[in-house]
Amino acid sequence: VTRPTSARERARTELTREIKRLALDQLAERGADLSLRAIARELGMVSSALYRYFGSRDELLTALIVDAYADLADALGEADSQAPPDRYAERWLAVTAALRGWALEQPHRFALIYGSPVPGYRAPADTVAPAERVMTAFSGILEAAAAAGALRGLEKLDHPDEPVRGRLGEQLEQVGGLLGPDIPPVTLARLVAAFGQVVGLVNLELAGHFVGGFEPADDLYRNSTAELAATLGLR
Amino acid sequence: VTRPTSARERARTELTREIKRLALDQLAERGADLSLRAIARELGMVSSALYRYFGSRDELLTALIVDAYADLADALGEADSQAPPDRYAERWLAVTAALRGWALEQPHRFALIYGSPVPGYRAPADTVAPAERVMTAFSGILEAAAAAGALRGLEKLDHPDEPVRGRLGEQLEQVGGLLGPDIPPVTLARLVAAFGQVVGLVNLELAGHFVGGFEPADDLYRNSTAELAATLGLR
DNA sequence: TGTACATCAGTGAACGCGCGTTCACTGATGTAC
DNA sequence: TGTACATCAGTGAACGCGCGTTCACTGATGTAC
Repeated sequence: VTRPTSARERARTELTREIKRLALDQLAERGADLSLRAIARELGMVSSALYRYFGSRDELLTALIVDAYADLADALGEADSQAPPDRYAERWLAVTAALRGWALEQPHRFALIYGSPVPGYRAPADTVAPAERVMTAFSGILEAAAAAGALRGLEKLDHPDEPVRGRLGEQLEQVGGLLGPDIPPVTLARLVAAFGQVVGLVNLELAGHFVGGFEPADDLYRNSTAELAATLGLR
Repeated sequence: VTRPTSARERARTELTREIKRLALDQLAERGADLSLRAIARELGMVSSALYRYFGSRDELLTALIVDAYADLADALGEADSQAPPDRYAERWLAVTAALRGWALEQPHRFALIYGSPVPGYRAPADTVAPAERVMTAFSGILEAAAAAGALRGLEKLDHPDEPVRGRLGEQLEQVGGLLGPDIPPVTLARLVAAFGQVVGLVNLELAGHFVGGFEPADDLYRNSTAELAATLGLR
């Protein structure tokens, strides 16, 4: 049942997109402080008109964040699909490289989701699911490898499949249920740490902490993510 | 030669301190947007009076950043000195734990130095040296261990002391000159990655990315940093 | 196909705020003789 | 110890901006009969 879209409806989705586009342009230029009035100005509209499209400034920000997660997740999935499915280390390198590539291309969007929160803004629950899709792009590789019995190095551990003890163990079990039931808890903990490293290195680079040291940071990043693949037992 | 400090001089350093204190309070409450007028209001002064103490808003921000680096570096050094000098892994755990502890206590200050840059603010060169002191708190442990021949696991590498090849090798050599001439390049690269992980995990935690998953993140962090110590060859 | 009514996009004015920075000034504190 | 002058902290007004959000409204588009 395809309802015929009215001109009004088309105009609405069009303008909604346009507003978000201009909002992103603004983030790119002015940093985290988003101005509804400036967007309206650029649209040649009066500022109050924006309230037909977004209930408030925060609602617009939330939309941008949700889009950013989705876009990034798409980019990661796309990169993943370029590598042979059973070459897990290659997939890992492809996905981590895609993350950095996406971040360097649109640093403001990356900062929006993995930088410090925008002052005065609290992310609502709507952002949780999209954020998870990004994590899944990484955990999916491990889950596939684990299911195929292709995780290396576990034999060195005393009890690779035994649950980690204590509170961390419970947390890992719960998170594992979402991200990958077949991933051994020890590996899952390493995955979270690896994700922290990947995001951390990109954030440091974007914030200019490598200026004068590792610039460009291509090789450092490549080297680090390769070591992470080994740590995770990917091959 | 101790020049007698005049009342004026004392009042000046006192007020300078007070301004910075209020600025930090504000960062804690309002996030990254620092308002000179609000500070002046709280001091019961007229806003233009602040210009006797800081040439501009950015100058005040720079002072806060420099202080934050120095404070953090002090806290790390303090934690380091609590552990026996030749128990390198313990020192590493103490210093990484101190970093997280400091960050959780004053998240706004941590965000100031390791979060996304404040909109419209570009850090001047004055912040480089203080930032290096933080890095040194970590590299110092490795340098000590390397100098004492106590780095483990290098024997597994084909050529542990051979310089890394290519651009990364050059970068590592240069950075190594500053951070620790005795640290093998391979280990130095791992140190930078480890630092990225530590800062990355703390940033994720502060931004609320672990809510519903790893909360509290104490055990996750402890586990991750312990694995990093092993990766770095510390014992 | 035509009319009556409902929906809704966009206007324009207003409310009640905020900000950083400059500049001429007053009056207190410090210094040199 | 006392006076003349220089320094400098803080004032108050102004410049020239900015912002998010509400509200009564006009007029175009869409819908039901």
